[in-house]
Amino acid sequence: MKPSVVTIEPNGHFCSECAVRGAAVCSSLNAVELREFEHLGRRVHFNAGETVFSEEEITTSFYNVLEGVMRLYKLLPDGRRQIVGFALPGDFLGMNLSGRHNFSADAIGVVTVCQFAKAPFGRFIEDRPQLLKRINELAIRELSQARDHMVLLGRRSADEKVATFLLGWRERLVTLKGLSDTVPLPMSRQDIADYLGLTIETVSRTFTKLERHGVIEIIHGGISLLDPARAEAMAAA
Amino acid sequence: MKPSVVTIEPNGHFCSECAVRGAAVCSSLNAVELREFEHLGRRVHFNAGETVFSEEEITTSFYNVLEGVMRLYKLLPDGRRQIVGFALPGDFLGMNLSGRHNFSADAIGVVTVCQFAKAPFGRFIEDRPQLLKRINELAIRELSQARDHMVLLGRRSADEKVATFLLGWRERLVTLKGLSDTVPLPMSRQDIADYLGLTIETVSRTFTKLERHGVIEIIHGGISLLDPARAEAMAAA
DNA sequence: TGACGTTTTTGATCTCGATCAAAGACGCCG
DNA sequence: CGGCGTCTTTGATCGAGATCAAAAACGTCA
Repeated sequence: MKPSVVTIEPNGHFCSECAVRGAAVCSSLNAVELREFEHLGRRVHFNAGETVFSEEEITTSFYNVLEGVMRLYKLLPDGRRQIVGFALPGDFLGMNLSGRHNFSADAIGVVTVCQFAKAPFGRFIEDRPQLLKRINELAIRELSQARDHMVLLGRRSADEKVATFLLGWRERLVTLKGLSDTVPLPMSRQDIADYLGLTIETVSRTFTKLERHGVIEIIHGGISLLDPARAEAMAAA
Repeated sequence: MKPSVVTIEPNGHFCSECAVRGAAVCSSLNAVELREFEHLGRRVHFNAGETVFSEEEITTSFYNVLEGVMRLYKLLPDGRRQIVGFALPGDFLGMNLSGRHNFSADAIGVVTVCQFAKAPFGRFIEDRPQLLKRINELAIRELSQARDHMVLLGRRSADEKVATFLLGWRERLVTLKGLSDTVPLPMSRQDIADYLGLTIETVSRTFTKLERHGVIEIIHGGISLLDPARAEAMAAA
């Protein structure tokens, strides 16, 4: 939303001790390659609400999310918004044809990314097919998620959408931080609504309904999943 | 829908004279590679309604569509269906992680595909990074289309959905067969509904409405686009 | 602490698209 | 040509979720 007033760290970081070392694109590189790779990326910080890149911008960089959460979205000319995904640490952004991102990305809360200039990154990939293969894997996984989300948007009820979202979000955090029934929700109700193809009121009402039925408890900055089994049942239809 | 009673042509086809030579994955191969590639694929025919592969099946093949139209879809346990796309000649199917297709594919009308066994195809790619790069390009293009479709499913009205679909479908046929205001629609109204996240009745009513307003004419097996500008305006909102 | 802007929740009402129902239109085969 | 199954269109009604409106909760900063 605000103009990007970013902080670029001069340097002094090492891929080998990077938090997302195992999960990200770089997992396909060996120790020697990693040393070289190190010089390509810069750590960049964004504050809450800042835009990392936007839809019609020419792509000049790729991004690897290191910490924080981002919302990825597209806008219609009249302002309607569809959030196409949330990015978490380890996610890789910026792949595109046509030289333009085809979605925008905002920081939700504080975000750190590892930014790569397009050209040198492209050259680095050139003779490292296993890195390309890794990127391909990530693209295919995203494609699969995108198709799942189409089913949700096109064919599921509001209750199913919300239950599916909560379980899916929890699942992502599980692989990131380990299992917990406390599910932080850093994004706003409006973000959730725009992700699920609903209005903010419907999301809010559905949360309250889930709480009344003892499925969740609404806590500060998130929810607590009291009855995962019932949530699962609601999500499956 | 029916069990796959397919016809496999013994052989006698050449990539170099293939109809989709320019558009498909194989566009990244030179003449020498193409000769080798030829031995990997088999032409396989499917009749209307036959299933080429389905969702939970282990992937054993990749497919290159040569002629005809396919519907790609996912089913919910209770039978609700979301069509995630239509495949046309030149489209490449079968990329996946986890070893399973994550959607099903039926022939709409008669279909011919070029089928590749997974293992030899994988080996062939191994030392041809430009083929991998081409596959990556296709995946990224699909991802972009998937995100556009999410916007449609989550944030557009029935009128907008139908208008957007007609224009988008026409656009795809343009790149395949050249420009024409006559737009064949080989898929059923139910297919269109399941693609747009609507019911068959709403699709039918919207078609009639567009016809009443002089935007289209409903003809046998398709529509005729009488007023592209107005259709465009409806699609953009 | 309290005033103010923002976000979330709750309530009342409306509407678009779904559902239910039936009539046409079309294709296929005897 | 006529009978039958399937697909499409049209009509009548319903309801999930949107919209409009206001209250409540929360965060921030003087």
